[in-house]
Amino acid sequence: MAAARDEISDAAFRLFGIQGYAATSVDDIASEAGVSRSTFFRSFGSKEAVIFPDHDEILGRVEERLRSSPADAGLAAVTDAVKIVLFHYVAEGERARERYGLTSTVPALRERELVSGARYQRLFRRYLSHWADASPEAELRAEMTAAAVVAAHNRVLRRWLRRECTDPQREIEQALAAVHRTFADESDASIGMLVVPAGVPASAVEKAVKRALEGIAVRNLDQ
Amino acid sequence: MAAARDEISDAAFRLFGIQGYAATSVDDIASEAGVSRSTFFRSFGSKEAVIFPDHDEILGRVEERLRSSPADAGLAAVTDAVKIVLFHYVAEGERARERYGLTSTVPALRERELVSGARYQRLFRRYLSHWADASPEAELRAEMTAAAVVAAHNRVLRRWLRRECTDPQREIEQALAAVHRTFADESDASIGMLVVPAGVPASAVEKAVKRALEGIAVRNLDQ
DNA sequence: CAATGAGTGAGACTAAGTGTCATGCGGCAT
DNA sequence: ATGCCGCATGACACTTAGTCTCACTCATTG
Repeated sequence: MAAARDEISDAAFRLFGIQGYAATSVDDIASEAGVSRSTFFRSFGSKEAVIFPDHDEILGRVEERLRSSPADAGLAAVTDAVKIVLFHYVAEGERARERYGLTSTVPALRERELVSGARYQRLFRRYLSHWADASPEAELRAEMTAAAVVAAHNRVLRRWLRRECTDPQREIEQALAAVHRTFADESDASIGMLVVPAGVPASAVEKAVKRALEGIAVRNLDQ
Repeated sequence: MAAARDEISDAAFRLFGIQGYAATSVDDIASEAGVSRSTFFRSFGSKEAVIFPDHDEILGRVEERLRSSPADAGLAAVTDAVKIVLFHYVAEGERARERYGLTSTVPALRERELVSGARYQRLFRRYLSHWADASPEAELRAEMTAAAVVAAHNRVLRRWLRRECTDPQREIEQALAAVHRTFADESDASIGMLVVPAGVPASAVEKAVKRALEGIAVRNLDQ
């Protein structure tokens, strides 16, 4: 049952909040949750893992999302997939903030979180370099892009965790728009859509540009 | 004495090479090196740390390099500093490749390496966002840039470790040039530069757009 | 010569993580 | 109902990383 897992995880957070991470042993957690030490280690492989109970599930969902993305997706699929992660944490609410309190305090947990982030980045890199041609430049670009997407996610998430951000939806869109702006190739939207053949009437170009500019202006003003 | 450290580290690599990482206990290493378990843990804080004997020293050198960089350095200082890291590993030669063999085999060591990389990235991010203004966009940009620099380094290093690359000097220059191209200062802007207040004459907008579009067209043709 | 202090070794101790074995409980076919 | 089977759990032993304390040695210094 997943109920046992939740029970254990809750007990762990409870004790960590009171006694701190280091001062809480696995035995403490197990007895607080009313299970045996064996069950603890069967549910979570380690003491650290109890802090990130559904990381594997999210990773799976992200992977699934990338796998099922339309054939012309490219960077858009990745920026889309990373929102799954962000919104999962946002939906967790206070629990995510408790976790943040722990990860910013306990080095071992901070490192563990870092490793989780790297798993996503690796996923993104592979996906992107699968889309691109196999040239070394394209692979470096894929690696940089993946890193940028994760960086954007991390930034917004951290701001939200610190309550520096009230509208994570809007902020992640902005941040990912910045990623798109610096990494989108020609097949991606934004500027690519402004390319016009010579001979198109200036008035048509002007209208299209105004529409695009308005969108940007609105965003700037909002912020 | 640093000699004791080297002795221990050598012994560890020797045993890891023969028995593997997991099958080699700290006691094994200590007795192979002819020291006591106590001395081992005094020299290296943990079993994992014996694989990365001079990481702290490199981190210190990188930090020093950034601190002493000229006032107008910005991204250049960072791309310059990251070469210290790359060339250190290249200078290590076969020892670095042994380490790579371990880090690609043993998950715990892979994670440890990841954490090391994150330390550099954090250093770079702080340095870059110190240079930039304090706007959220600038900070996100700093984070992305730092990630890209580290990604470039990782890519070249990995290629060198796998003997896929004979001239790391040239490859790192190329990779960092790519970073510069996508993250170099103000000149980026593309669509950002097109933002105009309401009331600007259409003809002016049209001219600006045409210039922008020409630039894009050139890029498309080049590529 | 005596005192200090740094580096080392010995050994006890805690706690994480692994593996094994027995037990109990619910479903299922005969 | 009975016996069987699969599965989750609990109990327990064991290894090993990492911490801590104490005693010893040896070189320096007053």
